[in-house]
Amino acid sequence: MTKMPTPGAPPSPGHDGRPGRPVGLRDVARMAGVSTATVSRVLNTPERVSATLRERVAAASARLGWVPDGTARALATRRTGAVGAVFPTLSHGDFARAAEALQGELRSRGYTLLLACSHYDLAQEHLLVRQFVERGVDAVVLVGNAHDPQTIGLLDRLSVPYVKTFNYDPEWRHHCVGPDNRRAMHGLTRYLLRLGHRRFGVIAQSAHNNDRAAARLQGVRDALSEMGLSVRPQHLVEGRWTIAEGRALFRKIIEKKPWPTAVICGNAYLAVGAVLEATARGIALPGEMSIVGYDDVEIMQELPVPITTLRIRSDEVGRLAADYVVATLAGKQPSTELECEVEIMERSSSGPVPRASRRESVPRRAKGADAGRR
Amino acid sequence: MTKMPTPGAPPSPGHDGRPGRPVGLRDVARMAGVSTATVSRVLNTPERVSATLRERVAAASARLGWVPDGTARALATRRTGAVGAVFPTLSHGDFARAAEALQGELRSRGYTLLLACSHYDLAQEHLLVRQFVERGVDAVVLVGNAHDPQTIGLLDRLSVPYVKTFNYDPEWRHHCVGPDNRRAMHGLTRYLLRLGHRRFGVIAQSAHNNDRAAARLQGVRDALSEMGLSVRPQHLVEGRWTIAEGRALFRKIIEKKPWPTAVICGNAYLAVGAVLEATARGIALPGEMSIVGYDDVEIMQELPVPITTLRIRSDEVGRLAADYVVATLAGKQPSTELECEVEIMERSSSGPVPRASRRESVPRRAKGADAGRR
DNA sequence: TTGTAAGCGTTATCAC
DNA sequence: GTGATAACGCTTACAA
Repeated sequence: MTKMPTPGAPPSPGHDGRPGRPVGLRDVARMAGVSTATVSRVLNTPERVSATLRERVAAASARLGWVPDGTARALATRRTGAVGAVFPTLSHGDFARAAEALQGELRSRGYTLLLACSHYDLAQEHLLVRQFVERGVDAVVLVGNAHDPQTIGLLDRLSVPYVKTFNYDPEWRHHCVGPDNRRAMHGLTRYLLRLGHRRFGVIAQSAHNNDRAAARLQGVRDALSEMGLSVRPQHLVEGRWTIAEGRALFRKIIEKKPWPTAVICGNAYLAVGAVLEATARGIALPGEMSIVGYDDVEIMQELPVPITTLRIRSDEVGRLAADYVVATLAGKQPSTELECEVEIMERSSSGPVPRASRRESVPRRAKGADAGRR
Repeated sequence: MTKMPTPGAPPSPGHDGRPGRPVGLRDVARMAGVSTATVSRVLNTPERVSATLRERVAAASARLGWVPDGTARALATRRTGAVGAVFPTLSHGDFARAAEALQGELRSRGYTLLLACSHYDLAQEHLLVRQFVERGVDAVVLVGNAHDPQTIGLLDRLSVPYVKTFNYDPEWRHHCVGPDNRRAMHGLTRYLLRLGHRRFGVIAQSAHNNDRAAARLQGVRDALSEMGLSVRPQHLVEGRWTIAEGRALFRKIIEKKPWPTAVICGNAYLAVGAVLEATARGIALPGEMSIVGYDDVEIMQELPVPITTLRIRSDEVGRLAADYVVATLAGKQPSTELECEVEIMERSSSGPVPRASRRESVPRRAKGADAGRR
């Protein structure tokens, strides 16, 4: 129960080892021969305290090893300097990176991060946010745009600033930061269309309580329908986000011919699984088929067939989120950059549509400059 | 500055939208026609309140949408219900999983997690711990056994319970939870010795401020020296923990012959890199060489040559850590299971020493039942 | 510049 | 079982 160094030592000794109450601001004040207000000022507005007293206080504080009590300060100032964030999970590399960057940025601005995972459960998320609010967080960071109305209601009612991340939506503006999932996938799909692909497969991440996944799928659909195309039902499969799942779903897609000439995966792990399964089956990439993913993880560029994918700077998302809430708390305008750049990392897993498929895969003449056979 | 729904709404309206102060316990008490003490009791010790009042209070509370103020409660009770954790990073899969599990377990016990990353910097870690302590965390979770003495001193002086994780050391006992890195690597090395390997390469993770990495290396060394063996200097390389780094370091090891017959990697990503580089160079695994890693990540079992490695249940580490601090806070004895099981996942990247190396690689007759040539 | 004293919103110790 | 009321440790007008 007690810890190592001072085996029998009860609660909190002062610097002299006396068992008395923990040292507080009053003790420092007494020792420095000043009022409590002055000690407080030394901490918060040192410039308003004479150098002499400032030093006396600092000395006393150091000598007593005083650690200011944040809860008392929070009660008095009505702000905790804490920000709560709810992520779906941390097992997903991009969320982990974003969380790390968020924490780093918050800390450099004097804030502390409270972190929790909702496991893609909005009810759970609501509970967590509520818990955060009770703990007095100054702001909240959420992932995605889909939330329990009560959650948003609570935040609004209590005037707790919040920001939605990882799914920038032009409609919402100044309330969310991150990549525009739909637009990103739209671009990736157009890239494949430019390569001549017309028959697409999609290994989507389950859109259950995941508006980012839904937006990505929508991006694919939009790009295709602009060309009068769509994904055949048997070529649209969906699952979670493991490599194993990517393999299994890819198998499902190639169950019977004709195969799609391009397979778009909803996230990095699904893409890795798909590529691994394809190469294991001797399917030539990109000779016979193209496979692309969303989000970039290191393994994708190290595999025998490096995978074309969208690079999202998730650490940037974390930083932007921190910037947003901190600015809001300071009453300032957040940085105008709320949307994150995404970049197509073109690698060997994608290429021009296979010769054999050229003719048969163009159902109707498509409009647009880049639609023809080149 | 204000948020969406009620554009011009100042701070905190009651349920009626009046701009007044946020609703507090007193308001609930007044509306329910009871004393503040009773409202508090309904929250904390409902069984000591008559059903009638309990319901009246609950009703009033709900009607006013009261959210208890945690900071005030913390000040009064002298406990925040928060636990601070400092991880080196979250980009490493195992830390991310541990953090997630830690948070989940803490939450189920009513605690909230404050999370921060030290980036393998002990000074930084100290600052973070200090910040946590000021914020009034009830306990702290640290990674590894190596820390700034001041950090531990601070925790001890303020009687803040803490646990060290990810490097169980029998010496420390009841103060750390996790796998025994040294012993785990010792076991893995012995496994390779049993397969007949005598010439080893090591791609170690940098041991700078990383006692886990150091312990792992020590485990290898111990196992070898028990057989009168050691790692040749040119076969011992060290770096961070990316796949690219694993590739580069592997290249260094095979710069000139004779090659080691077995290469032990200090973590999962280094192992993935080594295996990828080896196969890219046409080195047959395990025909010509064996490669093993520490820690198991999904990609390891999905690669064309699945990688033998040690499986550490990092989520278990997180859970154990939560269990430890919560039990300590409750004045109980923590679960007796502080050490985490590790398991050798034997896969295709390792096997018996190549025939060609059998003779030359046994420098002196080794002792032990499993040392001979089978 | 410095000090006095009134909160901040709970909990906890008493009596009743 | 219920109600006054004094803490809890700090900040912050307001005075001096």
